[in-house]
Amino acid sequence: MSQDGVALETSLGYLLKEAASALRAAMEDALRPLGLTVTQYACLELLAQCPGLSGSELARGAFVTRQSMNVLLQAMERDGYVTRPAEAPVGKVLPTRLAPDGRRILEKASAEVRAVEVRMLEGMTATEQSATFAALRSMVDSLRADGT
Amino acid sequence: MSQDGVALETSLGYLLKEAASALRAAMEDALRPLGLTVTQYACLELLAQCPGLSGSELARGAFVTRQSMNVLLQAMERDGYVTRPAEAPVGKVLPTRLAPDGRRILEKASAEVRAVEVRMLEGMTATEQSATFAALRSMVDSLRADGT
DNA sequence: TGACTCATGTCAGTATCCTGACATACCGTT
DNA sequence: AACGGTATGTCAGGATACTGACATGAGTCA
Repeated sequence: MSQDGVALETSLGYLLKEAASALRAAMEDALRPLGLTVTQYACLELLAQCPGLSGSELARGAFVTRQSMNVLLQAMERDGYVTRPAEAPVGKVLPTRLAPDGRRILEKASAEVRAVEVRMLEGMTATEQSATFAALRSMVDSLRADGT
Repeated sequence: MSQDGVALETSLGYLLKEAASALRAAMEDALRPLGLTVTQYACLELLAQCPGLSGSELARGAFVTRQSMNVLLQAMERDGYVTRPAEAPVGKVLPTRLAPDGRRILEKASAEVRAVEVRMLEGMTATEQSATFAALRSMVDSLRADGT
């Protein structure tokens, strides 16, 4: 191993990617025993908080395209985790809801993920956490400003 | 659109993913005119700072597998951006270095990416930036502690 | 020296996600 | 009522990254 990180690690962007990568890996490890991917978990969590979300809304919330979310929803419907009406009650929107099995597995998954997040925040004071929260939100807003 | 973000957006993990997603999208937009992907840019930047890195080391630095980095390096070698010896001078490690064309395009790419990062940090004081830096590093360290 | 462990490069197969495209349904204005 | 703009769900194709596996070379230790 040569010397790693001379100037790149001084970049907030690089560190942001590193943190997100580490968090994703930790979540994958935590969710693997349950047979869930991170995207599937995000989808279930979104549905628990906002029942009846459309596929496109779920896609935006999970940061994937609506096409990817569509195949994911079909699989989760087949597995009995979510339910969608066969036909759209209004327009083309197919409102998705948690099935009992989905609610059950989400409960376990949520506990695992919460443990990961707690571990991630250990050593940070509440003040530091809220400061980081504000900083990240500021970054998101600034980046979205022009990128549309 | 139903109501979005009730509790999920209060999660630092979710916000971290959102920020990383926004940053990646902004970087993709900035690098697309140059015909570079974010991973390719990361690879070039790593090589500029640490010439002679092996494929595996580059993979770790860019947060991809060494297999993915390998195909990426083959393409970049074909495009004349990097050079690798035909045979390993020692062991199996193939030290990679920037070619003149790679150094040239990296110069342009680096300017674009720097502009994105500047935009991302607008509205944050230097104190807030370094506090966020410390917080992200703390998260990475905590997550890596057990995940091995 | 020989056995063991680890890291690297590479090949093959698979999975995941994305881009492009189309038809349909709502909403606004004219 | 008719139109254009927007949003949704879906299909097809391709790009990208990953997992699994193998052989090779270096380092360690008995």
